[in-house]
Amino acid sequence: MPELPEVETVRGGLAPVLEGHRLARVEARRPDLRFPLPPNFVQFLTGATITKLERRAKYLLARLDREDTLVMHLGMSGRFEISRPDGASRPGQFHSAPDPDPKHAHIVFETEAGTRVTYYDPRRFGYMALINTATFDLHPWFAALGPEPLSAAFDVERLRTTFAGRKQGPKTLLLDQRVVAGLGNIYVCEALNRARISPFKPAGGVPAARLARLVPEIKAVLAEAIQAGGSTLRDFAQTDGALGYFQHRFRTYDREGQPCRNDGCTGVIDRKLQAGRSTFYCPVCQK
DNA sequence: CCCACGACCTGTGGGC
DNA sequence: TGCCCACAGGTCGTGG
Repeated sequence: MPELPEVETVRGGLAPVLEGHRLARVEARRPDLRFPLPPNFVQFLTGATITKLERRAKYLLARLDREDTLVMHLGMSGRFEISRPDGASRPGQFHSAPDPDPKHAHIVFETEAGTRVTYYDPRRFGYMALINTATFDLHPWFAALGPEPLSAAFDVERLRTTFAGRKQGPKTLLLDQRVVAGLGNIYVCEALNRARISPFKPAGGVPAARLARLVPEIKAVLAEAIQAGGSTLRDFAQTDGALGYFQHRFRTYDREGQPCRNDGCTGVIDRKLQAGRSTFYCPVCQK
């Protein structure tokens, strides 16, 4: 489900109910997600105050008034829902309402203010961990991460250096979180189409003019998707249950057989498996 | 270094 | 209607 725009949307939805709030009750309804939860997970978090909710790559980071940070990754199907005791304006989100998916409600956080935040994850590719804040950057999950794509650190010069001499296609390179952190299958396909770059040909051979377009197109597609509240395919919803709507603006993803939306292009979107994953692209303008 | 492939786990949608 | 297969937004590890 979640690439950077979806995780950022979740962060924005959770921040108002979590930041500055103390966790009164934490429930782990199973001992593991993708990985075992830390044995002291519930005990460590109970009574902790979340000082700040941040995002790095596709990770949510809950900074605490304790030595560790709560790190959360949504995997493919992870989702948060908020319910409030007074949640009058949020249909289907009341405490008293029947849980629509009780089988996959794995983790529950409840703040002193009475807000309940439930983590659902049918496939359980998501995970949570407690990581020492002082040595955070040394942790294997974060040490090698590339720059945030929306930051100034991710610029054309840097990408040119990364691509230089590489035979690997731009698609698989951009999916590598060490190159740039937070892109996934959808937004890589979208960005390459916008920049009219072949997903398959050697990254080192991308024409300079198109490579120069790639960085701004990545930033643009991510910013637009965040603005739209992310993309809803099967199950992604914002924390209040609202659906993201960026999927309506996809130019390639899940559009096999439909016309390329690039200006002046008469191509038809094709799908090919690349490294075991679907690549959607226009064979006409992405040369 | 590059890539293909399988694993993790569960659900859904399409074809027959 | 039911069954079976392909495939799904992400990572991680192995082996050629």
